Amino acid sequence: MGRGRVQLKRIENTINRQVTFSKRRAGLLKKANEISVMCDADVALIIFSTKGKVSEYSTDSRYINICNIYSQDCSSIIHNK
Amino acid sequence: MGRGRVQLKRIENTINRQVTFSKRRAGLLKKANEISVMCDADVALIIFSTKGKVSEYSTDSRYINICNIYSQDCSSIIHNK
DNA sequence: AACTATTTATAAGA
DNA sequence: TTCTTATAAATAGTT
Repeated sequence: MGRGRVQLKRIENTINRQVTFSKRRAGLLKKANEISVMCDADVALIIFSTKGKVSEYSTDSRYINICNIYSQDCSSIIHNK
Repeated sequence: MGRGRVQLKRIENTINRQVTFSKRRAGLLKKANEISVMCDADVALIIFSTKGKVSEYSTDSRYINICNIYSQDCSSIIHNK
């Protein structure tokens, strides 16, 4: 997608990495919503940036509490890295 | 993407819905892996089909236990629907 | 942040 | 259901 093939490796340039992260995060959240609506599926998606900022998507409001617990656990994992 | 525009609504035909689910689940898991590798992000993705079958993706093996707990909680939510 | 050339995902068909 | 193909959608590089 785009003006070059995707290389499945870490983007070393910080600016490029952050820009790509923003674009792809939006794409991932969109597709998570699409599959849940179109295919009647339940989806939970949690994305942490390198700095630990969270993006969440969930199809069911009852998942949100679990998501929050999950996020806290994951944050502590990230902080211990 | 493909030979028609995407309609953001439930696909009523069961066969078509299952086929689309399989294709899009694969796409979502691929993109979750890409953003995690390329952007050095932590990602957790849990997808339930209508029948409750789980697909998981996670960037960190330490998330797996949490993922399993999460899945059990979500399964019980689904069963109570 | 917008734009566009191109790649990638995928809807429909075989 | 697996493979193919036309086309929509995502996005990498650019401005």
